[in-house]
Amino acid sequence: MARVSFREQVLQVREDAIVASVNRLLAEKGFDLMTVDEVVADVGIAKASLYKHFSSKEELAAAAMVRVLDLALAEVERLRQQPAAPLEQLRAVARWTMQVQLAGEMPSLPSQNSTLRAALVAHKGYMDRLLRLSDLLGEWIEAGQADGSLRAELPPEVLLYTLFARACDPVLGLLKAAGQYSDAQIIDILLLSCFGGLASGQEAVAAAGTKRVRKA
Amino acid sequence: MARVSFREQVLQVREDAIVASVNRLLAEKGFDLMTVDEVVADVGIAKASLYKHFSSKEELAAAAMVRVLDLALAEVERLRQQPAAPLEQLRAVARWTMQVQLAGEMPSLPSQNSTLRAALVAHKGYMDRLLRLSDLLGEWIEAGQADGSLRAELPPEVLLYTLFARACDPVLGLLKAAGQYSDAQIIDILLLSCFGGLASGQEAVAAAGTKRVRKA
DNA sequence: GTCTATATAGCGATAGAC
DNA sequence: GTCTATCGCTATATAGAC
Repeated sequence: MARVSFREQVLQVREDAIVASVNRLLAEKGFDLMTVDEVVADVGIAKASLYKHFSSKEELAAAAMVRVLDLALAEVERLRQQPAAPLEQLRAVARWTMQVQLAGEMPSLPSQNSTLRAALVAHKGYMDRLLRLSDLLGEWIEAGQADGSLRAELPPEVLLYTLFARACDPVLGLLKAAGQYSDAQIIDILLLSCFGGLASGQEAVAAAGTKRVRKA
Repeated sequence: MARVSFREQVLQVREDAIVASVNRLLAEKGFDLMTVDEVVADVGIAKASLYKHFSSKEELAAAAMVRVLDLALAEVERLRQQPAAPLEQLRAVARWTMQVQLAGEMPSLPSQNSTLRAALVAHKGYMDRLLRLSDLLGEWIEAGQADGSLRAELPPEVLLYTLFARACDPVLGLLKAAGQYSDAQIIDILLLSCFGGLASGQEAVAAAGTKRVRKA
């Protein structure tokens, strides 16, 4: 490992503080409502200093996403150490994302902001991690569909997209705001509705049978 | 019914055009990225004219939400005419919301924007319709849980919140963008994953049995 | 009520001294 | 690299003539 000077360490610590603030503000207010002034006020530095580290607001968001993707990848790697059924692994990942969300540390980016999207797809560090995470989850998804524990009628990408979407599902925030459930209860509820569906067992299967393609 | 002058009709038509534009722009870009300048450019009027009809950007969003809530209420009333099982009624409502979403006419408001939220809860027309719709859906939810077609383990509010959330689920946009599924296929896929869950039948029931409350 | 023109404010980003 | 001070732009909202 290359030796890093004390000065570089200080800079690294400052960057970590910036990204941590951005992460929290993204989780709290979202990208569009988060202002760079808030970030620098939270970190306690001048705006110009921040722009020496990150060249744009989009770069800030990308850094926060890289951070959370690294955490997710670490969690997935940890789960891979302990053998379990694919469905259980995916459920554990979903549980982890909900815990992060409950902790107020899940940055949620608007899918509609095109300039942000462009910056993200152009960001190599972000895309690498996103694709790697998708690959790892994809293995479990395929295995789960092969062993019959996951619905084979659903395209694998749908399962993947749904897991990502549930990582920032607004239903969690509504339940949290309602205030009548513990964090553990919220997670159990959301895991059940996500993997088990809203309908009860027999009805759900019947629903799959009555599936019908109609012209839109 | 009170007689309305020709002049009032013209104004009403103009307001309808404004709300229709707002509705489409909200569905396309979201509240934060939608600008009033875009709205007036789309309608073809001056900005000051728009502000004679609506006193703020939040009022515009509220008007669009009132419009779509009226459409939803009309759809629910229509469904109530033709008797069907509660689960099927809710599935039909969810299908309808997805069709609106696919048509690019589902305004999605950010749950994080506090000033917008404050304006909405203070908006009587919006709140009345929202509560009425919640009540109507709540009847079906309770009936479905009573007859065993909907999961009784899930609190009724969770079912309600989930239906609202799926009305603007980003997964639909991702599938649409992927371009390899027809609109009808997308709807069938999302209905199955929403009501049936990601796991296949037996596994989902087993998951409910292994539910456990842990400290967060 | 509708228009043109403008007020006002907040934002992302930068200049330049140190 | 960090700071203060500011630019340049865009946004919401309004004034005032017609």
